[in-house]
Amino acid sequence: MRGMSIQHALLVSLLEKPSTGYALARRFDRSIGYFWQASHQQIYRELGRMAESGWIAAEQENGGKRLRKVYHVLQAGRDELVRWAQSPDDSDKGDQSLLVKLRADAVIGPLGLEDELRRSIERHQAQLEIYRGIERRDFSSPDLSHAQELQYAVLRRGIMLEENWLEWAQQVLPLLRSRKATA
Amino acid sequence: MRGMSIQHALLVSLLEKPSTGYALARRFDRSIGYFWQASHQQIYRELGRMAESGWIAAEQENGGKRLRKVYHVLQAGRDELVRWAQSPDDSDKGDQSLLVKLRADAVIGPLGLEDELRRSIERHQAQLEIYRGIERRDFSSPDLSHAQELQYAVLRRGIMLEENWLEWAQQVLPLLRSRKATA
DNA sequence: TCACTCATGTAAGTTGTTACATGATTCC
DNA sequence: GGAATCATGTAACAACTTACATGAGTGA
Repeated sequence: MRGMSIQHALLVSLLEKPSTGYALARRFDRSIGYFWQASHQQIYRELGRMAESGWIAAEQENGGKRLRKVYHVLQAGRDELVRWAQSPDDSDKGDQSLLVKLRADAVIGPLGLEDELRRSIERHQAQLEIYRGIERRDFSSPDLSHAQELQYAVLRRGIMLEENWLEWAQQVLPLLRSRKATA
Repeated sequence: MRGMSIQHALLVSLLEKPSTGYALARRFDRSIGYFWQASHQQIYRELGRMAESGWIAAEQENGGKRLRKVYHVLQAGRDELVRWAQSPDDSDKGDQSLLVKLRADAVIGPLGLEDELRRSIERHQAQLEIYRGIERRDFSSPDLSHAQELQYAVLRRGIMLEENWLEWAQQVLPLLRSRKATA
């Protein structure tokens, strides 16, 4: 029990709409899966495990003779999702978790994500500062060689990613402000 | 022989500077590893494999009694790096590969990356259009519920990432223009 | 001498990928 | 009747993570 992120992403997706494994695999290409990708094998496996854990259950429809399991989230699954969403993830995958948590907040109500977003902002500001330091040290000269320009372009990708995250996060902060968890 | 990306990232790093596995692991937090992360176990394993393949070799220094293997790239390793850099990767990890390829271009000369960057731009433009479609369909109303605003924020992350990549790519294009591979 | 960094590795367990395998339903 | 889509799964392999394990050199 460590990462668990795919399971939680699936829980959010199933809360939004009870579905078959197949539909989840399709849906994962869109909605929640702007950033997440999961193969159907992975999804079926995780679905099986979550059913064993009592987080979800399936109504097995045998329409005609075709087997079809429509999964939905049980109370234990909701509880687990809330627990996960409220335990901070400051790892390198924390940003992706945060996006899933935002969708979780949308579907099951205020989870008190403001603090985690603030910490994320601080981390990205710190990382940006590191990149800026490298930029000043290695690429502030007015005439760079071609090789240096290419290296600078790679660094600039890092800088732009950090700035872009910060810009987004600043937009999101007001949406979470003074919406601490009450449950 | 499929992904191979970590190996190639290590080749680039070793071309830039012959190093021990330990130093590479450190360095990976910075320079090439703005986007790449690799644990030291992973690095030692890949180093061992590349040495078996004859791509790299180590001078084993026994200064005093401390064992220390400084790896450097052999001709076969250079050849492999060029081959990889010139075979397009249009997968979901293609963007990261492209960044490594830029550094490869910086260290071993023109690799003809312009076409791959152009295809990358087209892919991101197409993806952006898909997101814009969802935006128009689901979030164009002037008054969104709080839940919808959160869902929109998640979508906006996707949109901003695509726009940001495109902005960066447009900056990089001139650096690659009319520098087709000659070797 | 004690803590920290440098340095390399093994082992176990978990995840993720690729290939294989099957069969019903729907639409042309 | 045939192709595409819906639908679920197994098996083998590859990759990655976490924990364990060791030991020399450096500086306070």
